[in-house]
Amino acid sequence: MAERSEAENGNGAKRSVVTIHDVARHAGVSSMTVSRVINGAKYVSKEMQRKVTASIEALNYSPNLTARSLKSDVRLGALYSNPSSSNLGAFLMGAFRQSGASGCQFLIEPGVTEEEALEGLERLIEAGIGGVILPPPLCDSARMLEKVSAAGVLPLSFATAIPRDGVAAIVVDDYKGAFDMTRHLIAAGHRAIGFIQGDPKHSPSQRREQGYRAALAGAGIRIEPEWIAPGLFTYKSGLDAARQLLGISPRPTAIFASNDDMAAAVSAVAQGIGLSVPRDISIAGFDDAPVASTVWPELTTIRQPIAEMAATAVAMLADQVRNARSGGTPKAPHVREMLTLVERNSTGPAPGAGE
Amino acid sequence: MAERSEAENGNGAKRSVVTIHDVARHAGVSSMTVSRVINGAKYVSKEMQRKVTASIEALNYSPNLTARSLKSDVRLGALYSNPSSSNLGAFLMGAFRQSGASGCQFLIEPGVTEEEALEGLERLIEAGIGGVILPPPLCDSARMLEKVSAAGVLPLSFATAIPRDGVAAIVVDDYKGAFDMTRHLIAAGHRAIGFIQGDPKHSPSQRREQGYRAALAGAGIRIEPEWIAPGLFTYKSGLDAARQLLGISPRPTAIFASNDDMAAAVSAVAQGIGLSVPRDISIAGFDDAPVASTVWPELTTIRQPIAEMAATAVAMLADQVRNARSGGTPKAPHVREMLTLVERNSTGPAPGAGE
DNA sequence: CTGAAAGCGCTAACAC
DNA sequence: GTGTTAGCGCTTTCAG
Repeated sequence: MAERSEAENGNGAKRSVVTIHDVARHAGVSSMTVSRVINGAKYVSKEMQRKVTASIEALNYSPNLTARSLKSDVRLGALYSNPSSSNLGAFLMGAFRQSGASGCQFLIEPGVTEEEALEGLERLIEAGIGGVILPPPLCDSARMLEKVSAAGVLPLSFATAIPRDGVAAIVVDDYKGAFDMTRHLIAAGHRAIGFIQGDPKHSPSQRREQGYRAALAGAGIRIEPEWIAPGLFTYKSGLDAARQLLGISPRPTAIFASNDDMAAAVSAVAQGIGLSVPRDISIAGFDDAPVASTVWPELTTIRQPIAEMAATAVAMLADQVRNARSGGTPKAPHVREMLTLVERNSTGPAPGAGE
Repeated sequence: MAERSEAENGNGAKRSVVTIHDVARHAGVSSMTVSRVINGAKYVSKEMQRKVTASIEALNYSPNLTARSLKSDVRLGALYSNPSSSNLGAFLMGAFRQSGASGCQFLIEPGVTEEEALEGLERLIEAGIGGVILPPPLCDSARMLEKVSAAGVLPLSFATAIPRDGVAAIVVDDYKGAFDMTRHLIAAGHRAIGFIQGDPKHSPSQRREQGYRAALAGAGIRIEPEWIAPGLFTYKSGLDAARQLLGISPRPTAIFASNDDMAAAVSAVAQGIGLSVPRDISIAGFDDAPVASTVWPELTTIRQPIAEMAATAVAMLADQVRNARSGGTPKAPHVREMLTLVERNSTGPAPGAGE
């Protein structure tokens, strides 16, 4: 055969991907050395490291994640309660990317009702998963947790507000997020701040309300009972809550909704009755879901780094499963992710508060 | 440890997954036979087939997709122009699931601007992809297509309205979708139907407008120029268009927006000026994005089966890459996906049209 | 029609 | 520090 820059098999088919062996040959070392450089890079001489790195650059090598995962064969699953949720994109993005890096397979099953989620879990268990990611409200369901542990599968609570001992969790400080947002509103001169509760079945709901209450209390502001409206995290429930809150007199100068869907509804209702946002009324949401930057004006909200959280969840669970398989002591760490306030155009100074 | 039903290795670590060999042993055949049964099932005796199937059932075997893909080592990429898009979730769901089934790796790079998309493409090429999925407007960009083919990567146009010869494509009949929706509105008694255009840079935009125009023409209705408002697929642009369209007198009894984000904006504006949807005005969208079932009333829209389309795209591209590698003649099929009208609560009979 | 052997790309485990 | 060996679960030859 003649010379060629790419490897080629007998069929004449191009094998366009560079393997670890190609790099090894190019660098004049064994593939094992290359492997070591790619990974820990412990116990490798500076010299080797340099050579190998150069060859990787030269050949434009990138490891085959599939082959890597074949070794450990860890399968992880996730149940997603709200398949049409706008968070799903970010969640999948983070989870899948990390599953490559962590060398494991990642499966997902939708399921809007608990019944469907249970069926999805069934399928995941049959597929041989070693761990499963449970977002709210699934992560707070006793039935769910029970079934998971009965199957010998490691659970991970995703974005729960009430982590449990013995269950790994990605924890988010809903309390602090709501507290910060409320303080932000107070700092802008708002005193009468309405609040729309989240779905009581989701653990973050209560924590968000507590944060709101604490911030107001801390500022010495007494909360009028009528400032609090019930909600279910849906746009529709936000509509109802908005009508209630905007009917109060004197009207609150700001409304803080427990999520963005409801905040968007408030914005629609407010503008519907001729109010200018944020000049007449400020509106804040929670989550930084896509809708927050879709509606106009764009919503000031608390950003949950869903993609990063999903990536962390996958990495943690993969470690846990490997650890458990090699007989290690089970640890179930709780990792806390930071929430950040992102200010957009739906909030501003309170009317008459001076600039 | 107490009793356990699962296999276990010397370390005491559970190997929870059943392999093809376990099945083979259980059925008293070679693993090759099992493999054949799982796949084509060609050249296998009925007898074997039965035995193997039974064992698979009994052991609850499911093949390890990772191992399967290791053989062919096909890497596919996708560029996603709108990472915060609500379609992303469905897209990823479909693509990733199929990538497992098709035995290939799937990588995705975000990129809102063409510049960023080009960088993402660069990374994908470096990662050694054999094919790439391009949604609009990327699939209609000459620069993009040029760079892709220069790298020897097979492109696939996703949901384009103007497929090209020699480039595989998932085609969607935007014309027919818009035509059907317009007919639907006409059938409900509407005569004055406003239309909001999509982003002119996206190929589906023109086709949707053509479908709208054709349906009206077919019903012998003359389109008033003022019924057509420009839009950019964004909520904000929908707001502007809605104000324009709702200011016309006599006011259209229905407004058909080129996507759901804009339709949602129309709904907000309409309700804002005291109109009841759909009693006073009907509103229709396109895409069936999550927002369509988020807002209230929920939007009548044209559903694009994004997840299925993504799955088809991955399957097709994987085949293409394998085919090309084994020196096959390149075919670039165009697959047409069906659009369906989903009627929800934002449309109804035209006012005064009788029930 | 069925099975045995080889190997996909990578990395533990063990030499040297 | 570095290389060798073996093997992850599956499928593609190639013999029978």
